[in-house]
Amino acid sequence: MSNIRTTNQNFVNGVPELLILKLLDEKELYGFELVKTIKRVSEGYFTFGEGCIYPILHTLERKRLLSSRLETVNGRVRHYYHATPAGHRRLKELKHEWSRTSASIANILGAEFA
Amino acid sequence: MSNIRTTNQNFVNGVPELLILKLLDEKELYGFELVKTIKRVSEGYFTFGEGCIYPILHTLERKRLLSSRLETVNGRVRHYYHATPAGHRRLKELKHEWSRTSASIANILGAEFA
DNA sequence: TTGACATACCTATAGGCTTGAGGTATACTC
DNA sequence: GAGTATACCTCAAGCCTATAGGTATGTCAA
Repeated sequence: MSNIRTTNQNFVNGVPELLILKLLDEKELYGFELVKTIKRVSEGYFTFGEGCIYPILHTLERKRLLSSRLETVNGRVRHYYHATPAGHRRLKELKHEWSRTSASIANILGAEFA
Repeated sequence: MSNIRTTNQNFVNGVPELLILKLLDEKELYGFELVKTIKRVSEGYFTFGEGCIYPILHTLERKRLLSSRLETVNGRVRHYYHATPAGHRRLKELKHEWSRTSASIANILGAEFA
C-alpha cells in the first residue's frame, strides 16, 4: 500500500516462483544466471534480487520441484537447477492460477458497475 | 509459496487496493457492501474478508484517496466511501502498473527461452 | 423471549513473501 | 594491489493478506 519499494512494485507476489519454474522448466540455469535472466526477459521490468531468488530455489528443491547439480567453472562453483516432473506440474497449476486471476481483474477493470 | 490459504491464492498482492479504488471511483459504497461486491463482480473468485478490506479503507481515507460520510439506515450506521480526485489518479496509476505487470508476465509465459 | 442469523462496524495476531543490506570467496584487469 | 564481476549465501525489517476474534443492532421463527 505505502510503497517504499524502489525496484518492483505491487502485484508481484508469487511472480518469482512462477518465473523461476517457467525458466527452469525449459532450460538448466544457475542461480546467479537466473537472477539476470529474469531481468533480461522482462526487459528490465522485474528485478528480483538474489535475496529473493536464492531462498526460493532452496525451498523448491527441498520440495522436489527442482533438482540441482554442481559444476565448477573457472574455479567458481555453480549450482545448476532444473524443474522436475513435479515442478512441471506445479508450473502448470501456477500458470492456470495466474490466468484465472489475470482474467478476473481484467474483467472487473473493463466493466462498469455504477 | 507454501499455500496455507483456503480462499484466495497467489498473485493477489495489491489487488484489494486496486479493486476498492476501481469500485469506489464509480459509486459510493459502504464497507460491508464493498466486501460483498468484490465477491460478486469477480463471480466468487476473489474473497477478501472484512479483516482485509476495512484496514485498507481506513488507510486510504487517511491518505485522502477516499472520503467518507455516515448514514444511519434501520438503526445501523453505514460508512459510505467514495474516491477523491487523488484516489482517481491513484487508480489510474495502479491500473497502469497492473497492465504493465500483466503484460510482462504474459509475454514471458508465452515465449520460449530454451 | 430466546436463539439464530444477517447486517455493520472494528482490531489483533500470525504467516508468507519481497526488499535491502549485508557477508564470503574466487577470477580478471589495470 | 585495488577494483570489478562472478557466484554463492543469510538475516532483519516491512508489507500485505488470512483468520479469528469482538461489539452491537434488527429480524424472524420457535
